[in-house]
Amino acid sequence: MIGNLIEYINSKIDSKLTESDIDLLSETFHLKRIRKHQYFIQSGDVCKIAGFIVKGALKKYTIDNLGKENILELYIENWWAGDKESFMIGTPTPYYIDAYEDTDLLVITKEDFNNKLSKLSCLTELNNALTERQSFQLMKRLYSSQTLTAEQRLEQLQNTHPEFFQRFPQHIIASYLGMTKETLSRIRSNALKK
Amino acid sequence: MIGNLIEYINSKIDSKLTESDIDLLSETFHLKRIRKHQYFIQSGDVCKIAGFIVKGALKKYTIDNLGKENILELYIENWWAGDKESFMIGTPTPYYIDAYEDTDLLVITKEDFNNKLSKLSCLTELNNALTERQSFQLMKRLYSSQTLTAEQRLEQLQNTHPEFFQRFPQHIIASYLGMTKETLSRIRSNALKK
DNA sequence: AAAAAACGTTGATGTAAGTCAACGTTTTTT
DNA sequence: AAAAAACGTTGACTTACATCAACGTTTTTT
Repeated sequence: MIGNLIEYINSKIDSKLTESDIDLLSETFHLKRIRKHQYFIQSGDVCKIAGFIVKGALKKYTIDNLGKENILELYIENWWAGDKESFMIGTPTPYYIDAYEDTDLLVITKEDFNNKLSKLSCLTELNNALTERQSFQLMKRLYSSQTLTAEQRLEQLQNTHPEFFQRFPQHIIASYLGMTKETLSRIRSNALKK
Repeated sequence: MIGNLIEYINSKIDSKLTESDIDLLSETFHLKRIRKHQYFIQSGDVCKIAGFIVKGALKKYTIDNLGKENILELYIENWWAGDKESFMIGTPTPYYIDAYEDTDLLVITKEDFNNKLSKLSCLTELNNALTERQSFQLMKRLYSSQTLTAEQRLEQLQNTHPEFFQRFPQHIIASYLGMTKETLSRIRSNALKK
C-alpha cells in the first residue's frame, strides 16, 4: 500500500526518499478504506485528514437547496482527496466527498502533517508545487467555464482527462463540466452523426 | 515607492523585515510605469517579470477569435500582476495584461526572484501562502461560475470586492463576471425597482 | 431469478442570457 | 470648443442550454 505513495513521491521530486524518510512516512500514513457511496467528508466538517488515493475513485461536490449535486472535482488513483482549505485553515468545509468506487486511501492527520512531515522538506516542496499546479489548472477551468460552449468543454476534457470517461458515468462527467446529463447525451449523439 | 512593498510584506508575515532584508528588496525591485492602455504582458510572451502594484489598476484577459476580451482577473493596489504560470515555468502566456489606469509597479525578474529572493525565507513562505489562497479563491469562483445565476454572481462580487465597482466601468466588471454589459445593466435596473 | 436502482436517450417546452442595433450621456482627445 | 471615443441603457429578437417527462437498457441488490 505505502509502496504506491513512495513511488508517487519519488516520481515527483528531484531527489529520492531515504530509508528513514520511508520509515517516517510508513508510520505517519494510515490506511482508510471507504466503500462505494460512503462519505470521506461532509459539508460542515472540519477536514482533519487528507488522503492519497491508492485505489478507487471519489467525487467532490456541493448540494444546492434543491438537493442537486454540483460536482467540482473528480479523483482517481495517485491524487489527493480532501478540502485543502478546511485542512490547512481549519474552517468547516462546504463540500462533500464520497466514494464512487470502493476506495483505499492513505490518510494523514493535520497534526502529523504539521509535526512529523514538516521535517521532510521534499514533501513541503511537493505540496507547494502541487498547490501551484492546482491553481494554474483552476484558472484554465474558470476560463473554459466562462467562455467555452458545452461542446468545447467536453472536447477539452476528453483531451486533458480521457481517463475520467472510463471511470465515471456520463451524468457525473456532465455535472463536472457544468452541464446537464441530457445536454451531454445530445452533444455526443450529434458528434456521432458527423 | 518601495515603502509600500515593505509595508505590504510586513503586514502579511509573522515577523518583521530586517534592515538588510529591506536593502535587498530595494536593490532587487525596480519601478516600472505603465500608462493607461499600455500592455504589461501580451499573449505569446514569456512572462519574465512579476509586478507589485503600488498605484493603478490593470486587467488580465484573453482575446477570442472574434476579438472579444474575456476578463479573468482585475488588479489594483497591493496585488501582484503577471501570469504566474508563465513566470514560474517559462511557457508562453495565453493572456494579456494591460493598464486600465496609469500604473506604477515594482517589478522583479525571474533571475532575481530565483537568486536573490530565495534567501528571504519569509518571501518564499509568503509566495506559497498567496498561491494557496489564490487556489482557494479560484475554486470558489469556478463553483460560482458553474452554479450561480448572473444576478447571484454580481451580488457575490459586490460582497467580496466592492472596491472593483469604484475602479472599473460596468462593461469590464460584466466580462469579469462572465456576462455581457447588457445583462449586467438589466440586472442593476431590475434591482433598483425592488 | 426477480426486483430495484442507476443509467442513458429522446422529445416537448421553457428560460436565462446573448446578440444586434439604436440612442443619449459622459469622458477623453485634439 | 469641437470631435471622437467610451460608456450605459433599452428594446426586439435569438439561442444555448435547462427542465420535465417518458421510456428502454444495464447494473446492482436481495
